[in-house]
Amino acid sequence: MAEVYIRVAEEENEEPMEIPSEDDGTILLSTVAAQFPGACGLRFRSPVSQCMRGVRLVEGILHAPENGWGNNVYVVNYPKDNKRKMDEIDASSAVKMKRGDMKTSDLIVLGLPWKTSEQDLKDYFSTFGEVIMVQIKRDAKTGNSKGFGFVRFTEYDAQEKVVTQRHMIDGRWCDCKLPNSKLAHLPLRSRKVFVGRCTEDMTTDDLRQFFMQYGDVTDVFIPKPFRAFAFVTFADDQVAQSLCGEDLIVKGVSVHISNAEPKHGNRQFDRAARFGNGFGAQAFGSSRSGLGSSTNSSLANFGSFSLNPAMMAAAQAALQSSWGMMGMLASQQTSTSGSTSTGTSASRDQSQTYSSGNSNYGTSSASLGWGTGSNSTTSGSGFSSGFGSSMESKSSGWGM
DNA sequence: GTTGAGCGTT
Repeated sequence: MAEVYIRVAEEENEEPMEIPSEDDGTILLSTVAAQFPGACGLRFRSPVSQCMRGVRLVEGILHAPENGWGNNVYVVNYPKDNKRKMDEIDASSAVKMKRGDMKTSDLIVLGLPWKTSEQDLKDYFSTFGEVIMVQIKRDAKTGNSKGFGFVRFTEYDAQEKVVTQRHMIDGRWCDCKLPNSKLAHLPLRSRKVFVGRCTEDMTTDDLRQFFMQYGDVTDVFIPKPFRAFAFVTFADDQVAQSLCGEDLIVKGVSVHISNAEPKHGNRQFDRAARFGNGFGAQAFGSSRSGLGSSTNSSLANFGSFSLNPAMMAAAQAALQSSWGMMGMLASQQTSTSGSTSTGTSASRDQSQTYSSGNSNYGTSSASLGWGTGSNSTTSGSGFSSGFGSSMESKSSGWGM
């Protein structure tokens, strides 16, 4: 492996610094410490589990995760303040080695055939590991399946496997993902781009193949029937953002890339509006450098506003939910798109019908996993870029 | 023909 640069930051949403690897692809802790004195390790957010993961460290050498360093932003670990006694730390970290980021959660299963039963679900998913819960959501009156359900595994490994692939269940392709309720607190940023001027012969595979050259693609969505546009979601928001504004040639056709706008009726944003979700938690809770000292923090650019958490949350919520505050930003320019992806799409090609004959769906999505919560902060001068990037990087959701 | 489906009654 040749020398590469990986992005490292003190906090998830701060400006990353590029750090060189060694020729063998490892990174020396000393290299990290040269830029971040006191550093004792690195962590990053797993694109799959959305949990923070530690980077393997052996004798001062940091080893790349399974699929390479990728475009993740790695966050510096510092020795913990000793609020606990060493033996307590040892005990709990020993437990965490096994369980820490490994707790399973309910997974939503989308696209189920109407006829699939709880038992069918359990039978299917048991091939991945021990299933401790299955549910199918049904209409209270009729008992008809709503076409989705939930599953939970005992082992995290099973969960991880399940969310990274599609599932053929009773003749239909289904997707398993972390449900929105589990994603509410995660950082949001635009990993998704809008691809305009698509032609009808462009398939999801075509688009995936094409966009792979820029970074890991976690989702491609093509509306059906044909509408001449598509959405492509990357694992890394920076990749997505870097393409915005470009005209790219796909299958000989010039397509236009722009920010994906938030989907209409996004409940998660309502939630953000009510609870100040995401923004407050991240902006005010976790920053090591803190408001005042953070030079790169997008918050610093809020100088002209009062730094009032409630206001910030409200502003963000307004932005997220409807772009209602775009006006106040109009003169500042654009950067932004509060979107995000949940990964997913494909098409529900077979329609299904209740025996009662009452419904069928045209399309559905299928998707592989999620984009990373990778990080980044656009540095920028002035209000708009600060505002835009902070909005983008702090909001929660799956949105789009 | 340039903005996408669906997220958990208790």
